Amino acid sequence: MTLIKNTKPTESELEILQVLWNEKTATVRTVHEELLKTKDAGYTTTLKLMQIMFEKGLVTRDSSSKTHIYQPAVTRENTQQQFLNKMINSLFAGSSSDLVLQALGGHDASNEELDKIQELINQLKKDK
Amino acid sequence: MTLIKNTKPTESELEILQVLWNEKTATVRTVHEELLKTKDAGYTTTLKLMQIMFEKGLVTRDSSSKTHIYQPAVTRENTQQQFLNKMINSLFAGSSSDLVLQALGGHDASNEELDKIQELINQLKKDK
DNA sequence: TGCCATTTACAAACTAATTCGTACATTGCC
DNA sequence: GGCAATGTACGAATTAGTTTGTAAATGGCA
Repeated sequence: MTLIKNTKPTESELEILQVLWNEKTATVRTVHEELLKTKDAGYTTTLKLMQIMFEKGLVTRDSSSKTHIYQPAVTRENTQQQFLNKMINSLFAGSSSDLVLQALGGHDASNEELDKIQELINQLKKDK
Repeated sequence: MTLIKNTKPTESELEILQVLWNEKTATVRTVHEELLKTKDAGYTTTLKLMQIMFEKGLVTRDSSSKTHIYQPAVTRENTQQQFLNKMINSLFAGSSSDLVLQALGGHDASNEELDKIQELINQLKKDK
């Protein structure tokens, strides 16, 4: 049984987690540089956020050298599921399939993607 | 072309919208009573929130009589899509099908629901 | 009409999240 | 050692969201 972190990341924290998930490991500077591509904020802002995330247990860090090296402490999948569940409850009256329908309908998906989904559905049906 | 409200409702505002979407029309008292079932808050809190939502344009209201009557000014579908898009971008690297896969995998869906989804997929494929 | 229930309006306190200035620590290099 | 560059820590200001107290307005009804 896996322990699931139930600390819900905030908006800004999610942006940072994105970077960490992609890079696996990163310094404040790396993260900050990456964030600058899409938003603008001061270096200390990013630093402070990452410090807060450390206190919350959203990331871990190696502080043995001057420049700390951060890692995500929560997985992308768990976090996705956490947000999905919240959204399903707060916006889709608890129906995950309503969410799926809306997501498929409102966005464009390639045939390949549709195939993957279909495959999963078949699998799920079989498992019943 | 439909005008889409891009005011993003907050957490509490979503709860109120839920009630309004279900009831089509409601007074502050109705909404408040409904909210009491799942959380507890004072009457004026609900009132204040609905006033703010009015200012933001999230709801409209008929104030011709003493007791104002509120209506949602945004649709459930638009709001769902808005949140879905944000989530797809911020948490699924832009891939809607990743979201769908995660949603289907992490939650339980009935056969009936799975059928509905499959049907939509077939439809989407046909349309290509 | 005058009173009571209910409702709205408004101001302000409080909490959470974000942002930034400044001071202190560490490292590399002359 | 001393200086410059880069990093961390910390405190505090700012902003957004939520909550509540209080006063004023409204409408029904004895």
